[in-house]
Amino acid sequence: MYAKVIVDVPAKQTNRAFDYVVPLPLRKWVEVGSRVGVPFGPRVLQGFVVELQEESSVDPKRVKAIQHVMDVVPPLTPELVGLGRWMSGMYLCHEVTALQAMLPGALKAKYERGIQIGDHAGEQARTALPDVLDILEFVRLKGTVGMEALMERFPNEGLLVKQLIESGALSEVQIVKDRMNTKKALTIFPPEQIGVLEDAVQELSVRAVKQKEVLRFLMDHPVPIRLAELMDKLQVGAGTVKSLSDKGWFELREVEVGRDPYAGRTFLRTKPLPLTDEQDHVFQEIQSAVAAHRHEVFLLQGVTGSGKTEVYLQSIQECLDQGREAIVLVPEISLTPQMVERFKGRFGDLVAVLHSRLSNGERYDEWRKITRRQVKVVIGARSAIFAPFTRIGLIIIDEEHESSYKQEESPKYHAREIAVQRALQHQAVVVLGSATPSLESIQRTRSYRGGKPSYRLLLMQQRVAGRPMPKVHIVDMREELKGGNRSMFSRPLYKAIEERLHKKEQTVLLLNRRGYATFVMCRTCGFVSTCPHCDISLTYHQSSRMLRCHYCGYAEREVSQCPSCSSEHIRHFGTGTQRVEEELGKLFPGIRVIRMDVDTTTEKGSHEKWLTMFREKQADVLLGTQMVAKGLDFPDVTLVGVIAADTVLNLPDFRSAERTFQLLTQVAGRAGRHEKLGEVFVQTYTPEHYSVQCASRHDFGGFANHELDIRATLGYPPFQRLILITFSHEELPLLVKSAEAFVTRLKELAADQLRSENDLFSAVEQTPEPAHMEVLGPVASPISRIKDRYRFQCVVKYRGNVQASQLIGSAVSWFEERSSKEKLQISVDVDPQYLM
DNA sequence: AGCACGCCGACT
DNA sequence: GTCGGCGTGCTC
Repeated sequence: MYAKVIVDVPAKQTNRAFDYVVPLPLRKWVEVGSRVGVPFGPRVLQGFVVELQEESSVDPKRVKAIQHVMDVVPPLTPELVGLGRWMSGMYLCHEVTALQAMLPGALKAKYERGIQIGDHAGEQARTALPDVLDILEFVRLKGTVGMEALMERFPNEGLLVKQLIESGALSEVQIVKDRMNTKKALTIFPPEQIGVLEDAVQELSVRAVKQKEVLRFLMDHPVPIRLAELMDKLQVGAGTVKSLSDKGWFELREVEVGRDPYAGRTFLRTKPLPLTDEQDHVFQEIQSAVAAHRHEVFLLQGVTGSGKTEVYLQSIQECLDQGREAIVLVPEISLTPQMVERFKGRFGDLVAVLHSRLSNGERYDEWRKITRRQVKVVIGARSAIFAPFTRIGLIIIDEEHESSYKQEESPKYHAREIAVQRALQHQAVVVLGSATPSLESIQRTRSYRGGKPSYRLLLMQQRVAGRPMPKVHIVDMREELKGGNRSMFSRPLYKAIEERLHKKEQTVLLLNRRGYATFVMCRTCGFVSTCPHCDISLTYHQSSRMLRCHYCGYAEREVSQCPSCSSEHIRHFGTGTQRVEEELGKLFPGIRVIRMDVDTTTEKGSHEKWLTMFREKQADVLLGTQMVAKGLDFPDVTLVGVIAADTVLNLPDFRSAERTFQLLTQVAGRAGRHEKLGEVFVQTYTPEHYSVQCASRHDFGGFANHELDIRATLGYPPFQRLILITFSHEELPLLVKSAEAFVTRLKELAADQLRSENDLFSAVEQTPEPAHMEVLGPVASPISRIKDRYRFQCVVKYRGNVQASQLIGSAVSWFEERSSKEKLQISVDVDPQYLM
C-alpha cells in the first residue's frame, strides 16, 4: 500500500504529494489525515497523508517508506484534507500551510538533531580517553539524546563529539517531535482485588497511622486518583504514599492529564429560557433546516440586546439531539468568561473552548477533546472553524462582520468562507449573526442564485424585555471650536460625565484611533522618526520608553533632542488614550479612570482584570480604544462617549464608512443595557456623514442602502470582488520592471478567459451577469518599504464567473518559470480587508 | 526549506 | 595548485 504525503516544506518545488510505502505494521494506523514522519532527502520530516492507494506510478527503487505515525488518532479528517487542497487553490498558499493552519500550534513539528551510539562505539571504548568514555556512557544511558542536551552536559566537547560522529562511535539521527509537553501527573492505581489492602493494613505497624489512612481511603474509593489530590484530601505527605507504593501495595505512575483551564470552576447549569415570538420564529427556521439536513446559510440580523445567544444555544441543543456537532465562532475579544460561562452552563463538559489566551498545551488539550469525541460543541475564535468534527450540523458565526475573521497571514482565509465551504460538505446550516452585518452578507440575501437568495435573512428587531435603544446625540466639534472650546471634550459630553459622577453611574469613553499610532515629531522642523528599513514612522512605547517599528521590530531609544535640527521641542503625537486620561484628571479632579489600550493590556489576563475592576465599580470611567466597544455588558453604564468618531472615516479605505457605522452602533449598544436608560454622545467633525447619521438613528437599513449604492457605483465589494497582489524586492528598478511584466501577463490571461467566458455567457444567457475583470496598477504600496524591501501592489477587480485565483496562480507560475533567480516576492490576498 | 553538487576568485 | 563563494536543482 502507498500513501501520498504532503511534506512539511512550504516551498514551490515541494508543493505536491510524494509517494511513500506504508510498511505492513503501520497499515492499520495510517489513514487519510494521519501525521507521519517520512524520510525526505537526507532528513526526516513531518508530513500529512492525503491519499491512500494500492499502486504507485513512482519508480519502486526510489520510493521510501513511512517511518512512523505520530498520532493514535489522525488529527485531520478526510474532509479537512480536502479543504486544505481547496484552500491552497483559493488563497494561493502551499498545501501544507493550509493543513498546518487547521491544527493547534502544539502539533507543529519540531526538528531536533539527536545522538545515538554508533556501530563503531566498541572499538573506541578500549583505547579511548576518559572524556570519550564519559560521553559514550552518557549517550548509552539515554538511548537517544538531543544535541542540545548533550552540549549542555559536555559544554567544551563539541569538537570531540564531532570526531566521534565521524569515526562512527556516535551516530546522528533526526528526531521529529511535537512542540508540546504533555502534562503528566503521578497517579495512584489501586489493585484490582481491593481486599488485599486489608492485609496491608494488618501488616503495617501501629505507628503508621497516615499510611493506614491512605489505604482505607483507597479501599473506600477504589479508583485511580491523582497523588496531588490525595495528598490534599488526606493531608498526607508524598513520602507516605511513596513508601506504600514501594512496598507494592498499589501502583504509582505518571499519566497524561488534560489541562482543563476551567478545572475547579463549576458552571451553574442553566435551562433554556422561554423565547419571545421573534426569537422563536428565528429558532424554528434554523431548527427545521438543521433537522432536514439542508445546507443553508442564514443571516441573522438582530439588534444588540435582542437575545441572539439564547437562539444559538437552543439551536445547538436541537443539533446535538440529532447526534450532530456544532461550531461557534466569536471574535477573540468577545470570548469573555461570561460568554464561555453561558455555553458551559448549558452544555457542560460537551463544550471545548479555544482561544488565544490559552497556552499551547492548554489549547492542545481542548482540541484533543474533539478528536477523542469527548465534546460536541466547540466555541472559539477564527481557527476553531477547523475543528475536526465529522458530523457537523450547525456552524454559528457571531458578529460576522468582524474583520478578525480574516486571517492576515498565509493562508489568508476568511472564516465565513471556510464555514460555508465546510457546511456544504456536511449538509449543515450556517448562521451568521450580527447587529450590523457586513455588506457582503447583506448583498447575498438580496442577490439571487438559481431562483433564491444565496443567504436567507432572519430579523430580530426587538430588544428582550423591551428596553429602548439609547438616545444618541451628535456633537458637532466644529461648533465647539467656534464657541471657543479647544478641549477634546465638548460641553454636552462634559456635562453628561459630570452628571454621571454625581449620580454614581458609570461612563464608557471610546477613542477611535485605528490608523493613528503614537509617533514622535519635532515641532520646530517637522522631523518624524522613521524606521531605517521600512517606510513607516516609529511608534512610541510608553512602557519601555523606546521607539519601535511595527513591521520589522527595529527599536531605538527615545530622543529628547531632534536628530535633525537639535531642537528640544520634540513630542509624542497621537498618544490618544493617555492624553484623554490626563485631561479627564484635570477637568474632574479625583475621577477614577481605567484606561485600556495596547499599553495596558499586553500582560496576560490584564484585559479581564480591568473589566472586573470596572464591573465592581472601582472606577467611574472606562476609557479605551476599539476593545471597549465589543460585547461588554455593565449594568451601571448609562453614558457612552465617542471622543472622535471620524478618525476612521478619513482613512483612504473603501470600507471606512462601514467600519465607522459598525463601531458607533456597537458602542451605542453598550449604554443602558439594564433598567437604567442609556445615553450616547458622538463627537465628530463630520456630523452630516451618513454613517454617523444612520448610526445615531439606529438605522441599519438606511446605512446599508446608501453604502451599497456607493459601492455599486465605484465597483467595490460586494458588487465586485478584489484580490490584492503585493510585490516586493530589495531593488526598486527591478521591482518596478518585474511587477509590470507580471501585470502585463496577468492582463493577457484575463482577457483570454473573459473572451471565452463571455462567449459562453451570450450563448447560454444563464449566468446572472457577464464576467468582468480588470487589473489596476501596479503602483507603490501605501507602505512602500518593509524590512529593506520595496513594495508595489496591484488590485484585481472581478465579478461573474471568473476563476481569478486560478488565473493569478498561473500568472505567478509563469513568472517564476521565466525568471527563477530574481528574488521577487509575490503575495496574494483574496478578499483583502484593507488595501494597504 | 535544507542540503549537495558544481563551477570561478584569493590564498598556501 | 587548493579552499570556498553561493547559483542551481532535487527531495518519493
